[in-house]
Amino acid sequence: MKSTEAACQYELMAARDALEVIQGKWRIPIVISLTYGTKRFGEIHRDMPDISPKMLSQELKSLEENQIITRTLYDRMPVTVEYSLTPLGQSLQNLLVELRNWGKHFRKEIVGK
Amino acid sequence: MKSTEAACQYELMAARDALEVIQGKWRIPIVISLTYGTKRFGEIHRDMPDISPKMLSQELKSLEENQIITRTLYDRMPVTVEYSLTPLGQSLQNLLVELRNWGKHFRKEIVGK
DNA sequence: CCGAATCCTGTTTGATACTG
DNA sequence: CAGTATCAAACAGGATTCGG
Repeated sequence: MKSTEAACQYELMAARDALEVIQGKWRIPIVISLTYGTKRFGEIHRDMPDISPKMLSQELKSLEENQIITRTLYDRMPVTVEYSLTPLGQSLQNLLVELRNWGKHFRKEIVGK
Repeated sequence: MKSTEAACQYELMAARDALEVIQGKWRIPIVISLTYGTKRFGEIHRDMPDISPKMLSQELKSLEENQIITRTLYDRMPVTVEYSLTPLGQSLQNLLVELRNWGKHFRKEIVGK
């Protein structure tokens, strides 16, 4: 039992690391939106109209701090800001694919039954 | 652009379905704990001592409602309750593997730099 | 030992209006 | 366009107590 428990603890720790970064209602949807390329604030917002500007701003900042996305300011008129995935952000792809697959599976099994 | 946006919307919806079920601080850790086999309340609690009995109880109930786990009551003395993964819960494995992998990756890249 | 029930608190989230 | 400020609501989480 000892070794099983140790393995469990190790898995839990790795999962926690990941969850800390991508947890929340909006962070993953934002990353998915940026999967389709560099976007501006308003473009992301159009992909997910339910989020408030405040939350979007806040979550973008959090993702930037964790080096999942980059923020680029263009000093034009009007002001333009572009967001895009970093390599680390792109490394979330496998995880996102599995998440989407499971979501579809769940919908078939439960939601749509 | 139309087709790209439609694909994005579809991905977002699938991701939302999944997030609704597994989101939160404790649900995924609970599922990971049960990956190692059927366990009782106290055994799960020992895997993650930080969770309060209330939250553990609450989250177990939520997972049961979404048919991720089963709860079996044995009417012995003292009362025993066992939790285990359903097939649907086991279908989370690929996702959990990716989550753990990314967590390790993130730690190497950022946390441990 | 395995929880349920209650109460309480702080953080998260959100609606709305406003600014450079 | 890309946010910030403000205020309110919702929720996560903890402490404690109780019962089979």
